[in-house]
Amino acid sequence: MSMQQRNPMPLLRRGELATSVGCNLETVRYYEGIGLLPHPPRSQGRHRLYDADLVKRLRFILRGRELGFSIEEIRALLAIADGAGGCADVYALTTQHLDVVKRKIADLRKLQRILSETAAHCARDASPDCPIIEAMSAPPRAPQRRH
Amino acid sequence: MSMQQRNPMPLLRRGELATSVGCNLETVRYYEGIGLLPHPPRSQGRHRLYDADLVKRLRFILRGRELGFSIEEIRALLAIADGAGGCADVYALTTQHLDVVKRKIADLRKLQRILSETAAHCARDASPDCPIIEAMSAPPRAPQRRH
DNA sequence: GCTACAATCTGTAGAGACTACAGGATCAAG
DNA sequence: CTTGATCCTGTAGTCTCTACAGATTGTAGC
Repeated sequence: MSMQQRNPMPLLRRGELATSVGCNLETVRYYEGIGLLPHPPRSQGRHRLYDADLVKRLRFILRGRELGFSIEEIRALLAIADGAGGCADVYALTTQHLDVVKRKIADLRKLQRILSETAAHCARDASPDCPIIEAMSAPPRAPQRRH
Repeated sequence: MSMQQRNPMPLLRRGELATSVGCNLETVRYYEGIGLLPHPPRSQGRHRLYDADLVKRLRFILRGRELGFSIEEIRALLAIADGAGGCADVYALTTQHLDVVKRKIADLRKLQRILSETAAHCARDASPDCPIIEAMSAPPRAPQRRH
């Protein structure tokens, strides 16, 4: 008796994959083109067929993008996950990303506070003089960093 | 006695402005072109001259971009800050973006935890089998949202 | 098996937000 | 007043997708 399931997930086509992960149809082909997704197996008529691993990989990419990682950063993370490079690399890259993530969280928290205060203020009185520009245009105290 | 300072900030040129806020030289012109920054006064020789208000406005735009606002969202925020539209608009826009910001913070916190755990794990043993893909490729429980 | 319509194929073009370059004018330090 | 840095304008390129066009394939119903 084979260990393989009778229904091991029926191999998705490109449209099904896109729908199931919630991205645009063409994005899948784009990621394949730039080498983030491997060339998948094809049907007789050259239609791409995706298995569960590819679904997982695509979800990882999309999630990373949503969280503000660049394509190249994701490429690096994937390379690590694919086993290229040892634990030292993993440690370096993850802690490095961790710093970026921490900074973003701090920035967003600050923005959250500003937005809450602005909303509260604006809900109360009718002044057209909103504090948002003042609050958000403060010069950063840390050295400039551009992505 | 005038309230104006004798040295009210010496009017920056484009390069000085860009350096002082930490953005690219051409970005300033780009924002002027799409109407986020007003046409500044010029010198006799048509060189742009920026005062403190413009610096503040540009910093606001850049900060907004860093935090994930689109150009059009920033345009709306600036319009509000410029006094076009009432407090109802401010309230709507800010609370709306507050939701986005909250979700981003939550996502980033989760990623932070994953990255910390990965780093800790990888620092200890030499296994090339890192948990990062598994952790980050989990299907989202919330309905899909693409920007 | 045949028909019809959806889905996929390829290549290319467009959008959004910048960023770089070329050829010339201007500014300011010496 | 010279000279090298900075700025001018316009245009073209980059990055990350997204859309379209025309041809091919997949599949459900007859």
